[in-house]
Amino acid sequence: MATRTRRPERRQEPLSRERIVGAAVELLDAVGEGGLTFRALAERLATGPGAIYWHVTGKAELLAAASDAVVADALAEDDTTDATPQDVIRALALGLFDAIDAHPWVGTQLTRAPGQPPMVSVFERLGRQVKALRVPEAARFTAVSALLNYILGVAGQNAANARSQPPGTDRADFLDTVARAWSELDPERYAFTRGIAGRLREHDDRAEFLAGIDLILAGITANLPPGAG
Amino acid sequence: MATRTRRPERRQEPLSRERIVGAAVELLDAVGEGGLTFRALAERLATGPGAIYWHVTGKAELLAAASDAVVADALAEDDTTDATPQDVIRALALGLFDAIDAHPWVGTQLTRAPGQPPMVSVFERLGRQVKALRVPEAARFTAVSALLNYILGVAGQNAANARSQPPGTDRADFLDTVARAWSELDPERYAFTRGIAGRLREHDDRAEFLAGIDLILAGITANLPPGAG
DNA sequence: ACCTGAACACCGTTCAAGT
DNA sequence: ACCTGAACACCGTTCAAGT
Repeated sequence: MATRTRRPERRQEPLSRERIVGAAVELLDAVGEGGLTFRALAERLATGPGAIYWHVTGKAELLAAASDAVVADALAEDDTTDATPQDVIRALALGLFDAIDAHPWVGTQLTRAPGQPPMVSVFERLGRQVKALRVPEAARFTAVSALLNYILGVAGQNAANARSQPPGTDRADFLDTVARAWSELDPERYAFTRGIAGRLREHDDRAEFLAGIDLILAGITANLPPGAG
Repeated sequence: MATRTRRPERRQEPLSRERIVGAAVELLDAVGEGGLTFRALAERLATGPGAIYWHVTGKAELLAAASDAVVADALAEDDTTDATPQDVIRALALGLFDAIDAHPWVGTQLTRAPGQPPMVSVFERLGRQVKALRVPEAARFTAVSALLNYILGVAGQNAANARSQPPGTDRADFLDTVARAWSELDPERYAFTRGIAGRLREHDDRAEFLAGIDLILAGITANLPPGAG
C-alpha cells in the first residue's frame, strides 16, 4: 500500500484555458469554494502554478470562467416554442436552479456587477418574456429585477448552505438540522419560525423555488392593464 | 497648550469585543471587503494581531459580528403601530436596504445558513406580517421566502456593485457606466437590455427596491381566499 | 509561444513569553 | 486574565530561466 502509483501518466494534452476551467469546475465540485487554489489546480493539471497564469489572468477570472461555464450549460437548453411566457420563465429559472443546486459554489459567483455575462443573458431573456406578458414598458425593469434578484437570492442561499455543511452532506439531514434548531428557538420571540419548523421536513427546495417564481409572476400579472396577459 | 506632555497615544481603553467589532465596521466601511485584515485592524486598535483572538474566534466570526451589529441597528427601529402588514413589511425591508446601502459589505455577510441571527429575526417578522395578511398557513413559507430571497438578492447585488467600483464612487457615475455598457450590446441579441438602458439614468435604487417588494406583496395577496386581505 | 518552479509579499492563526 | 509580536503554514502572483 506504500507504493501508490502516481497518476497513469498518459501524455498530457497541452494546457488550455478550456482544460484549466474544466479542472477548476471539478475541483470546486469536489472540495467546495475554499478548495480552489492554484497549487491544487496545478497539481491536478500536472504542472506548476505559474503555468496557469499564461491562460488566465488570476483567480477572479478563473472563478468567473468556471461559473460561466456551468451557467452557459444551463442556458443552452433553449426556449421551448408553443409555451406561454410564464412557462419560458419557469423553465429558465429552473434551469438555473438545477445548475446551482448541482454546483452550489456558482451561487456565490453569479452575483456580479450588472451587465456582465452570463447574467445579462438571463436579464435579456426574462425581459423578452415580461414584454410578451404585455407588461407596460415603465414596469418592465421592476418586473425583471424582481425575478432576477429572487433567483440570485436563492442562489446565494444555496451557496451558504453548502458552505455551512461538509460537502456531500445529505439534504434531508441538513433540513433536519435546521428544523431542530428552529424548534429550539424562544417560543415567544420566534413563534412564527417555530411554528413553521415542522414543514421543513416535507420541504422540497426545487418546488419551493418554483412556487416563489410563480408568486412573483402573479404579482407581475396582477395589475396588468385590460387586454393584456 | 505649550507644556503638555506629548502623548500621541491617549491611553487606550482595554480591548473588548465591542471595540474590536466597532473598529472592524469602520475599517470595512473605509476600505471595503478586502481591507479587513487582522494586521490592519490590530494597528487601528494599537495592539498586535494576536490580541484580537482573545475576544473573537477568527475572521469568520468577526465578519459575522460586524454585519450583525449593522443589521441589529437597522432592525431596532421597531414596528410602527397603526400600520398595515404591508406597511410594516415595507418599513422593515427599507430599513435593511438603507443599512446595506450604507455598508455594502453587509450584503455579502447577510447570506448565511438559515436560522442564524439576525436573519431569523427578519424571517420571524416577515412571517408575522404574512400571517396578518391572512395568507393560509400552507402558503406562508413560500411568501416569506420570496420576500427574504428578494431582499438577499438585492443585498448581494449591492455588495457586488461596491466591489466592482473603487469605494466612494458616485452612484450616478456608476449607473452611467452601466448604461453605456448596455447601449453597446449587440442590438439583436440584447434588444431588450439595450432598450431599457436609457431608463438607468433616472433609476432610483431605493424606489426600485421598494417597487419590487410591492410587486411581491401583490403576488402574495393576489390569490387570497375570500374574506382575507 | 508556452511551461517550470522557486521566490516574494501577504494573510489568518498560533503560542511562548510577558504583564 | 489579558496582551505582545515573532513564527508558522499557506496562499495568490511574479519572473528569470528553460524548452
